[in-house]
Amino acid sequence: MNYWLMKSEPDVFSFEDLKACIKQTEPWDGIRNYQARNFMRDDMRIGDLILFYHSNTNPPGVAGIAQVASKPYPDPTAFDKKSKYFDPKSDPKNPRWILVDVSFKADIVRQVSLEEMKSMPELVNMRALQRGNRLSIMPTTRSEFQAIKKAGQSSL
DNA sequence: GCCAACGTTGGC
DNA sequence: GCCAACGTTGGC
Repeated sequence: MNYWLMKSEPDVFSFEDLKACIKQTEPWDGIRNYQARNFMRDDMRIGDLILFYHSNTNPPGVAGIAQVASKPYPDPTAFDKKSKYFDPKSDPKNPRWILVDVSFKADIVRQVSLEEMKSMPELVNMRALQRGNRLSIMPTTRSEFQAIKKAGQSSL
């Protein structure tokens, strides 16, 4: 079991939006960063738990808990000329961009803000909090996940 | 392979 | 809107 933090701008796709999806499952499309892609392609397993993080909002922070819901497969938006994620360099025979489906797992009672995360001694080494790290998908340790789950009073 | 220019992310 | 950080692109 691996643990992850995945960022989303709530104006684009929020944790509430995920809950409202059919089957509460949604393809995590539009990732156009190789490191983030590699995490999905190589390291994610169905059932891995995800801290769903809201970025570019006030305040930013963890809004809920999701899980990996599919094996990796090619991101269809890369081949969709109408999509803003269309990538003419991605060959359908050798897809460049890979995603997984993500599904709702559990609510947290209170959001855990970035400010609060920075104040938590359990998270001093958390990768997502290191300066300059803009990756939208990052591995998280079990203890970091548990600390945030506890701070958010999740029922999980 | 180097690196300058440019684009994006994301907190503030 | 600003800007630091960092990824990508493309000329050479």
